[in-house]
Amino acid sequence: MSTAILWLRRDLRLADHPALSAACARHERVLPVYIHAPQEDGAWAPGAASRWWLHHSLASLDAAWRRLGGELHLRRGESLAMLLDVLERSGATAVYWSRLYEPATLERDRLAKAALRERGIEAHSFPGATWCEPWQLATKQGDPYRVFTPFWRNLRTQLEASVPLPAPSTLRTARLTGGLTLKALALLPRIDWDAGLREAWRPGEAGAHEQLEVFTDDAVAGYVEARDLPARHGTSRLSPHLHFGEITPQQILHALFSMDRRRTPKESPDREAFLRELGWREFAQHLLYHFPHATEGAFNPRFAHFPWAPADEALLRRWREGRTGIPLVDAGMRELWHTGWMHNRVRMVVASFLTKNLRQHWLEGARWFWDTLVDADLANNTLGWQWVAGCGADAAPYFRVFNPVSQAQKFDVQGNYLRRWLPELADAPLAQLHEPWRDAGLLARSGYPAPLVDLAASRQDALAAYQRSRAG
DNA sequence: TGAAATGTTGGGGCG
DNA sequence: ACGCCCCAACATTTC
Repeated sequence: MSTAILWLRRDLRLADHPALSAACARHERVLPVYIHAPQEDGAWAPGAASRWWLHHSLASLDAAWRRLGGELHLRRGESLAMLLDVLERSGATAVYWSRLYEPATLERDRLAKAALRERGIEAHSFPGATWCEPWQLATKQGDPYRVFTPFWRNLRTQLEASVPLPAPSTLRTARLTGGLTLKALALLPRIDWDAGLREAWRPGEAGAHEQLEVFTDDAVAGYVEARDLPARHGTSRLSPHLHFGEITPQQILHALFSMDRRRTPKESPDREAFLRELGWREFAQHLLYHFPHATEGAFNPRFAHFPWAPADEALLRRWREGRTGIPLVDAGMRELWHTGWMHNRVRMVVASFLTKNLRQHWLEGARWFWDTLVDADLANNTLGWQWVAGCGADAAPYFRVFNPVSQAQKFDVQGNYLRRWLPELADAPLAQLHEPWRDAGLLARSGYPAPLVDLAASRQDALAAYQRSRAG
């Protein structure tokens, strides 16, 4: 009877899981093991919101394995040492896993694979939840892509809406005593701040597919228009599910092409626009793989000595807490704090405000997002912040400064998003809602803060700093 | 996946 | 009928 360990990390699903399917096909029994090893993630150990999600996603996967007669074997500590201990105690002869592509993880897994094989243990890694692995695409010159559009043109032509792997039907699961309980991993917050998260999300594979169904039923049609409106659920909201590997891009692609033809004709701009967003996720993985220093330093060398303002804790605190006095910024930051998520357009606006109007370093923002987003993903977070800050590959030019007032007027015309997240302004008339500082009485009555900075003047300051850095 | 400043055009009011 | 001005709408440039 040969047993294989399935070393789970961020592939918390049963379906479309090449490592699991291979382990089932080649071995009689599979023992699922999760090892909590945040110390192996370097400077980017999972944040609080991410750990919350992880707890519930593990609970969901454990329930699924229990229905198959097994359970997740949980550990905490050094990954390789734990694997060796589990191997010894279970008599397993092989380890299977799905690849992750962050720099620190790749290195850890490379060492683990070598160490296992050295001991005569089979070690097999399989593609992660991605359309293409980050090293697969290259320009005609053989270089990594640095610009999204050519990357996407290449990738898009390779996509086929083929049927994803089913969950294995003959899964025999091994059990091993002596693991930790989920509670002992201590992933949940010690104080009860996660009510908003519980309300907004259903982590786990079943929740992921439910969300996909909601999206294909309601939101794909009209996506191009509706995705920009933060008051509406016009986006897929699949990002945390994708991050934890509860669902794969291939499953999504297949679902989108299996939809009712009347509602999504063969050539659907809505569907293509959404696939393009998944393309950005692939592009982020590609960039981080080829340029691993990007998590800490500007991608664009021109920004190596950019004059960011010194970190200002008072400013940062007001930004984090959603008390900048700029309605769209504050609404976004409060949505983030409450739900662990923020609408993407608003992410761009709050990031532009932090890096341009406040001229704080993008890493300050990236770290806060890292701690508070349920979909915090190193590749996406790095690319997104550097894109907005203007120092990234294929970035928005530095002088592209979002005006949070005109963005709100354009994308939250009725002010529904602002009112939802800014209860002190909920009764303000629309005319004052977008620029509450125009009415001193409103500020006094509502307790809503005066703006931290003047938008026009701080924009000018940012542009001037940019000019100086170009000259220097 | 920008915004503001500047330039151009054309319709309409008016003398 | 004509030139002139105003200004909104749109286009282009600049940061």
